[in-house]
Amino acid sequence: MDATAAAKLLDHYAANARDLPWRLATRDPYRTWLSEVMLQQTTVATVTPRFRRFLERWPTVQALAAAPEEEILGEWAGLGYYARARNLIACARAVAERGRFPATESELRKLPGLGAYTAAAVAAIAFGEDAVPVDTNVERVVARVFGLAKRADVPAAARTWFPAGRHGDFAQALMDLGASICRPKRPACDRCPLAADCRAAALGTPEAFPAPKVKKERPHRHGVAWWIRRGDEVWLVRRPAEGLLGGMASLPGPEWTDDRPQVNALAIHRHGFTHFSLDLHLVPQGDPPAGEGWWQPIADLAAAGLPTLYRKAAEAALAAEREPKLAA
DNA sequence: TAGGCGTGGAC
DNA sequence: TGTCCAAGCCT
Repeated sequence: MDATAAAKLLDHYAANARDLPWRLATRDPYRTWLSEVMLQQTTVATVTPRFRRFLERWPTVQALAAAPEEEILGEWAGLGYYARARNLIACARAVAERGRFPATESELRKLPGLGAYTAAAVAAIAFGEDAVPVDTNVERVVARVFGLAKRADVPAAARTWFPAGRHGDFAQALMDLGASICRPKRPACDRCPLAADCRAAALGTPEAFPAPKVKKERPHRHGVAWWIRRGDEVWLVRRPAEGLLGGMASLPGPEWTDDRPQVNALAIHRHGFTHFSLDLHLVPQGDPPAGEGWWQPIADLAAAGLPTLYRKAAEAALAAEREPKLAA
């Protein structure tokens, strides 16, 4: 691939890039890092308001490092992949302790939550290093332009194509193109600045690159959540620090199972996780179980920092209490 | 290294 | 309704 194609892409990006809130923060390590962690497996539309809210509450990495863990997890609630939030806290505290973000890809890579992609992205975008971030967009665009079916062949090709001194801009240009034009399905090749340089477009089968991943079957599971009322309050607990929804506020309940529980549920809320689906059976109980927890005012349920599963389950329980006949 | 780990939007 | 997919990381 010649340098002309790269220049065309950079020009297209300069003229058409979306005005994302973190783009103004290029070369700011804190904002770049925060946005990149939030964007891991998460859409721009979902991240944008959360990014702004985090920056309002914690304008610097020092402020974030000094914040109580429960408050950060509460602001993260609904964003998913909660290990990211736990790593975010650990990373902020490590950076605050050492005074600043490390400035190289290899040192960034050692921080919690910074894998191969994010370390390269922060190094390239915030520090101007010639690192090569390969996310799913870069992988797809490079696979199509070079006509590579095998994903494992993409990073080497990408390294030959990124223009020296412009890696941060080029990575963002590739990601913007991947999100808007070089989409997984029905790519808009007629609007693509790289169409004349693209092997997959020349073959007429852009969607065949890269080869699709093999999909796995998603099992179905069941859970019981106890719905414990005291006047206008409900009993909440905090989940164990590790594992699914680790460290997050939740309704109390026993371990989930593969089989349907024999209970008389007030409501059943169905939820889809990445690797299984769940029926959560909401069962009224009289008294809180042994162990720590707190009474949360129903009116302030939104402030409890519940992950989406429990937020929607609580909404279903409240709706069932109002309209018992619809709960069947 | 393959599987665990959330959620919401597009189709 | 279900399926795919998104600026991945960790073990």
